[in-house]
Order: sequence, then structure tokens, then C-alpha cells
Amino acid sequence: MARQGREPTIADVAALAGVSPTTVSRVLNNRGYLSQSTKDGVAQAMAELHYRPNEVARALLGQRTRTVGVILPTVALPFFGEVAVSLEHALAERGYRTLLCNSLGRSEIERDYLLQLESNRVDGLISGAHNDSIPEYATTRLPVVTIDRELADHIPNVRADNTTGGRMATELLVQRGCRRPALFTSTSGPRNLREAGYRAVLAAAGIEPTIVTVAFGTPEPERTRLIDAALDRLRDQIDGVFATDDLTACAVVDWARRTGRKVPDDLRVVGFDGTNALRAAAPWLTTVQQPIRQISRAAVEVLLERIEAGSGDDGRPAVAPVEFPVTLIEGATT
Amino acid sequence: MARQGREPTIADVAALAGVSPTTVSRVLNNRGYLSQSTKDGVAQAMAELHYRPNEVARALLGQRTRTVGVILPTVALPFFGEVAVSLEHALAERGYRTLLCNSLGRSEIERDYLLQLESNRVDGLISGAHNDSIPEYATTRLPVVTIDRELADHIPNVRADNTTGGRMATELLVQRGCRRPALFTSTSGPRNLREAGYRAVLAAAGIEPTIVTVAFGTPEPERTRLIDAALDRLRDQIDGVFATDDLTACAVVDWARRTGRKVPDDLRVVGFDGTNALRAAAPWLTTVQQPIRQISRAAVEVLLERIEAGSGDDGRPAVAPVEFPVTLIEGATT
DNA sequence: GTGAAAGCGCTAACAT
DNA sequence: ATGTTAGCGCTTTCAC
Repeated sequence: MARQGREPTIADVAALAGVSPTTVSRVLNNRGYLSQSTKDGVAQAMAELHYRPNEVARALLGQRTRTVGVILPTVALPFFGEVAVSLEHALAERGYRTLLCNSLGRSEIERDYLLQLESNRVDGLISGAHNDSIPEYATTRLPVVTIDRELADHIPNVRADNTTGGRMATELLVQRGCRRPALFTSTSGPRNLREAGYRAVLAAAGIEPTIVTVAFGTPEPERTRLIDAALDRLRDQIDGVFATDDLTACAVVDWARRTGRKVPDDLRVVGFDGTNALRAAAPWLTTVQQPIRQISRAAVEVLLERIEAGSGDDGRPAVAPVEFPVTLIEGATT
Repeated sequence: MARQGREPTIADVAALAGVSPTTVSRVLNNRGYLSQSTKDGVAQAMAELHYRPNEVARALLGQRTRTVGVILPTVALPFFGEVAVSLEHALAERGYRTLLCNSLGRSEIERDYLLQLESNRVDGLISGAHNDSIPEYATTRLPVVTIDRELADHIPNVRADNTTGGRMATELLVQRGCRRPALFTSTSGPRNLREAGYRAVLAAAGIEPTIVTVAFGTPEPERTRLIDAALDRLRDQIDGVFATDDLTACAVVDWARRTGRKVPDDLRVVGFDGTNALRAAAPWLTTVQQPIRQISRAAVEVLLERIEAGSGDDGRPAVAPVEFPVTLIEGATT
């Protein structure tokens, strides 16, 4: 009746098989010379006890947890949901577990998660958070890779070719006859490369930009309200919209529907992201599709390379961002 | 120059503060009697070294990891994405971390994840996987709670009131004049409670059911093709569709658009789930909204209760499912 | 009020 | 081909 509930340890297996714990460990890791009979006996004892090696003990000894922290704004948004799935699979394939953190685009939350992940001794960190950076990233000893976010010169960043994406979307609108295409985005500024693409095309065409921002993470009834208000205000001054995410593009199309405008005749709309969920929900939407799978796999590759290299202080040299090409998918809104 | 790269341990802090490791541990856990000067000195040493307690060591000693495994088909689908976020937050609030596993609705993958989670000594498991059950759930010593999935009598299940949801959707279609509403779902059978609601309403109205199934996890081009084919085949025999998820409902609406049918006049459509993402992408869709937040919080409550009770073998008594009410959101498709 | 010693489950080094 | 010993970082007795 002893050790009720307790998980069996290597010692229990050893006792049952009549060998030493070391031998069991050897069987487990397939290391050194073992006689077939020993292997069999140990394997049988393991099966009998339903033994599962304790990864916590292994992690303590080995100084690595084979666990990676993933910080994203929220996997409730299809884009980040797909990123999370791709990351998790790429990591699992390489034997790593995924600790998921949803920061909701709030710096304080991200900070707490970062500290916790350090305490949990994750081997590395992939961050796709969408808020201002936090100072802790400068001092962390963890290997970090970001997705679509420049954190610091020495932190690798993997992303879609946003500039070209912004260009393609805007060019399409202009080609289709738009004389005043507006940009709807979350944060406007020099670091917004989709905006840079938009501005470049408009500058070449001699058109004034019209930019509307709706802060990332604005809760839902409010978010639609802001989009509607901007459209009501600009209704006679714009004839097209490039939205830097598909959800916003859909909100624009719905505003047109509710106010009796025809898309694309009265208003042309292009979105961004092209997730499977949105392709299914709104197959009619013209959008710029990000290669999420490629981005995620590359992020994992780069991170594991750094982890397995020991992430040694290489003087923290600057690294260039890795960009992957986007795809324009033309639907019925242009 | 020693211990370059190594994380500082409690011993390093102790040495710097000129006390014993035990004392540092006491400060850390705020246990026993400490003089204020000792506390301050230790706190300062910790800050100086940027010390973070090693949760791996704590877990090994304490026999609990404060980590919960979450198995879902894929957080790329908005419903499961929202579930994941709600679960993760509810868990974080109670001091638990979330190990995310996306099973893609495949039993073998789910099995592998379950074994891994056992090895990682998670304290419990929340499963919302959407495939046949696997035998390992019968033998696991882990506390388990499921979301929208009956695994076994003794495993608690939390879910939306699917039967009523199915009823509400079908009743609405009938009220609006549908004489032959079809059901589009992933797995038909007695365990599909949304289908049960649909059948109950049709039986009362003396209408024959029309059921189309598209297997969960069918990859995208194929999925749309199957839906289109079914609709082409049934086009003259049905005048409404209740789809048990919003993405399928959108595919139905898009088929109508492409084939020149008017929704709702020629075809009425009701979906299911009502996630924020789909409310944003398709605000015009009539749907039955699941209370995801409530479901997730309840699942976490039930799980932590079991974890903190020690999950002792209480003879594994049967537990009734916990159900939360759904909300009908009428849009422009009915 | 503080410290020394033992041990959580595992594996690497060093025997034999 | 297998066993013994020590220790990963922490907390928990038990001393003083």
C-alpha cells in the first residue's frame, strides 16, 4: 500500500527489474552496452508500472527544459492563432514544448510573462507581441526571436515582406481606378512597413495619403464604432481602403453594405493576412496573404540554432531581418 | 570569470548576502522569522544578480509544476483560439502555466501529446480535442477536464447548452418560413447534441431532416468543395441551413452568392459559435453564440479544484456535465 | 533568528 | 556489461 498515487521512479523500475537505477537510465537513453535480456527485463518493468520518465528531473540535471515560450497578443485572432499552431508544430517536431502566453498587446502583461518564462527556465523565446518593447528584453539571458517585430538590433526578426505587401495592395487599388485610397492600420509611423509601401505607391502616383488608425487591441463594440465613424467622416473623400488586417477590411465592407454602397464599384477594399479562417469566412475579400507557415518555421529554425549553439555571448552582433514574400489574392472587393 | 552564462542560484545570492541558502529560501518564500536587515540584504543581493528562482528545481521538490496541458484541435480556428486565450488567462490568474498542444483532430497526435504531458508532470489536463477518444485517458493518473467532449463518466465535461442551441437555430429557420432546413455538421450521431436539437424541432414540425456531414479537419480547398457539392446536389430540396459552426455557415452563404441566390430570401442560414473574430468578419451572420469565457473559466475551476484536492482516487464517481446557456444573435441571413 | 544536512528523480563520471 | 557516487537548485526537517 506504500507510495499510493506517487508516480513510479527509475528506482521503482530498477527494483522490479532487479537491476540498478543506472541500468534503467541506460535503457531509457539507449546508451552504453546492455545485454538484450537486461533491456527486455527493464522494458517490461517499465510497461508494468506504466513508467514515464520525469522530464522535470531531467531538466534540472541537464540544464535545459526543451520548452520554448511563445508570447503573442492573442491567439483568438486568426493570424496569431495560425502562427501559434505553426510554431507549436515546428517546435514539437524538434522535440520542444510550447508554453503559450497571450499578452493582449499590453506591456505590463508581457513583462510578467517574460519574468515567469525566465523562472521556468525555458530554453528560448519567440515573441510576436504587438506593443511597445519592454526594457527586460535588453537584459534577458534567453535566446529570443521575434515575429514581425523589431525589438533590438541583435534580436533576429522574421516577417513577411510587409513593404512589398503594402505596395501590392495599394497598386492594385490605383490600377483599379481609385483616386483616393485610404490606409486603415493600427499604428502609423516609420516602423509600419505596410504603410511605407502604401506611401511609396501614392507618392509615385502623386496622391495624398489618407491614414486612419485604430489602436491594436481596441475591444470590439468600440473598434467597429471607430471604423464606422472614420468612414462616415471620410465617405466623400475616399474611394478605396487598404486595411492592414482582414478583420478591419471586413468591417469596412460591412459599413459599405449597411450604408448602401456597392463594393467594389463605390468602394474598393484590400485586406492583409489571408489566414485560412478568413479565407473561409470571407472568400470574396481581396487580400495580401502572409506565408505564416514559412515565417513560423524560420523563426523556430533560427531560435533552435541559437539555443543549440549555447546562445553564447557572441558580442551580440546585429542581425538582418528575414523576410518572406507575400501573395496577392484577388477576390470580389477590387 | 567563473560560471559565465550560468543562471545565479540561491547559493550565489546567499554568498553575496553573507547568509546561508536556507535564509535566502526563507526570504523568497516569506516563511519563518527573519530580521529586517537580513531580508533587505538578501533582497538587494537578488536584485544585484538579477536572480530568478528556478521553478524547475521547485517543481522537482514540490511534486507539482503549476503547469496545465491544454489539448485542442487547432487554435487556428477562432473558436479554439478564443478557448485557448480564456483558459490561459484563467490559469495564469491562478498561478498556472499553459502548455499548448494542437492535435489537429488526430488521435495519434493526441496520444503522443498526452504521454508527453505526463512526462512533463503537468498538474492536470484540459482537453477539447475533436476526435475519437484514446484508451490512454482511462489509465492516466492526471486530473482531466474536457470542453465540449464526453470522454468518460468520471471525467468532468463543460460545454455550451448544445441541445438548446440546436433547437433555437432550427426553430428560427422554421419560424422564418423554412420548410426544408438542412443540417451541416462534422460528425452526425447520437452524441451530437446540436443535431439532437435540430431533430427535435423538425420532428415536432413534422419535417424530414436533411443532414450533410463534412469531417472535422478536412483541409481547406477540399472542405469548400464538399460543401459546394452538397449544396449543388440539394439545391432544390432545401431552403435553409443550420451549420454547426460559423465557418461552414459562411461557406454556405458564399455558395449562395456565387450561384446567384439571395440570402435570406432564397436560402436562410444560421451558424454556431459566435466568436469575436467571426462577429467582426461576418457581422451579418445569424448565429448561436457560445459563452466561451464562462465555459473556459468553469473548466479551469473544476480542474484546479481536483488538482488541489490531490485528485485522490475517490472511486471515480460519475459527474454530470456542466452546461452554459447560448445566445441567439440574429443577423441578416435569416 | 539562522544554519547544516538530506533528498526530490535523474544521469555523468568513475569504478569494476 | 553493470553498479556506486555525486550533484542539478531548491525546501524542509532538525539543530543551535
